[in-house]
Amino acid sequence: MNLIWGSLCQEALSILAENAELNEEDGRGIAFRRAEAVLKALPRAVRKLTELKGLPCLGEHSLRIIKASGKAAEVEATKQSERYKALKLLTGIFGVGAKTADRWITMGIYNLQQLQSSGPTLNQAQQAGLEHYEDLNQPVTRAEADHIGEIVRRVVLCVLPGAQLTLIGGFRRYTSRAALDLINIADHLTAKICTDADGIVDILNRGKPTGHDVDFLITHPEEGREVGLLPKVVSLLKSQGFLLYQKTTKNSYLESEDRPTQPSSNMDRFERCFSIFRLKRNPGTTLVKPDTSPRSSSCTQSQSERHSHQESAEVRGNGSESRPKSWRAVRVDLVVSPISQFAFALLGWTGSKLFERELRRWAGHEKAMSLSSHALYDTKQLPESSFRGGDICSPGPGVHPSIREKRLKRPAERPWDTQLWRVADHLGPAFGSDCRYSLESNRQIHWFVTY
DNA sequence: CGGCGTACG
DNA sequence: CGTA
DNA sequence: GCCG
Repeated sequence: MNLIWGSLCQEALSILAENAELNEEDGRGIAFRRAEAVLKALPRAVRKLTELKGLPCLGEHSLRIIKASGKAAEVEATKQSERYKALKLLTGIFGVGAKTADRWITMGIYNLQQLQSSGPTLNQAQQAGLEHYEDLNQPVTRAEADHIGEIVRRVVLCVLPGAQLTLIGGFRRYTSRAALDLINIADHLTAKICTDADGIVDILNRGKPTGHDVDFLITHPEEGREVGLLPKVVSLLKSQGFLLYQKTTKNSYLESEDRPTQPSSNMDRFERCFSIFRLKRNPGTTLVKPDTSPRSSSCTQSQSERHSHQESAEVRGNGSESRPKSWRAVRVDLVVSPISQFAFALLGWTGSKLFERELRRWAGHEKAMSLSSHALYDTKQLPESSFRGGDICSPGPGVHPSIREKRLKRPAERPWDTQLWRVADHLGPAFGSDCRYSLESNRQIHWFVTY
């Protein structure tokens, strides 16, 4: 099997995985994903099928696909199947998952025209997703990601001076040191699972040139300062015309009015925002420069070009020839994390779904721990007594769990978990300047001391 | 034959 | 239900 | 679909 064959086989397995996922057969889906990842992880081209003997996750079905050099009839049939095509098309709409797509197909909806004419009620996300269908299914370049990052950074710094904005997800390039420590985790994965080429190899060298969205992680070196940040950032971005859609809060305009503000008690706990960003096409010669003067801080600058509503760029009938839009829509995710959870968030937002799942599965099954983008818990320990619901614990040398009590999912019986070791303590230096907390604390690094 | 990640909006 |  |  030469390289060409190899990639053909990977594509074939990917089709089968995707088809399973679209049909809500998640188990089969992940099985095919693992098989695909095993092929991807092979260090060299395979010439004979016997060389695949002994590899994990390659069972009868997957081997059959590989034998056919990825040209198995099943794969071709799947690709041409009307149901597969429709599911892929409809779930390509932001806000539409396999369940909704399946329901629509049952109603006879197989394409966007049918969706628009026979109008089932669309929620706000789906409306926005449909409106920007074309743009959102277009790859995002690294340059576009950086440009968005500069815009977001301005607003974030405006709302909270000293805050840090980090590009995460597939675009992020991990340092070699980060790679080493991640491999410490991944080694166990390779030994035990050996599946996720995407995770074990590519994640560590990710830095992809393109992506389907842009993810940012926001934090502040002083624990707690990040609380309530997200609604303000979103509000400001929106007021400046950068957000075509956002899901964080419907209370959008609390910013400009100086009312006796609600003590930000309730509404500011949001930590994720899924948005659709309005990015001007040719960034122009005026590239964003960090504004050093405190006065005229660029907060007030908005997108120069107001929304000229001659847009409506979706499936328009032909005839109206319009000049190309001066902007495009991009999916942008904003994540806010307290500094004590920063490394968890980095690890949890690598952008590789399979890697995340395998890592967490391994943590649970092999280590009796539970890993999330907030913390790592021992599933056998009782929770710390000092929890207060809704609070975020301060990071102490006593290694307090940085998590809210209400987030603990506790099976009624089994005692469950205080956090043991904060991954931050182990990964911190690996992430270099990204993890100020660990650098400053300068503590001895013990990598999963219980191994 | 059961399990297949774990959260948030 | 959707998102990552 | 593959694994324990």
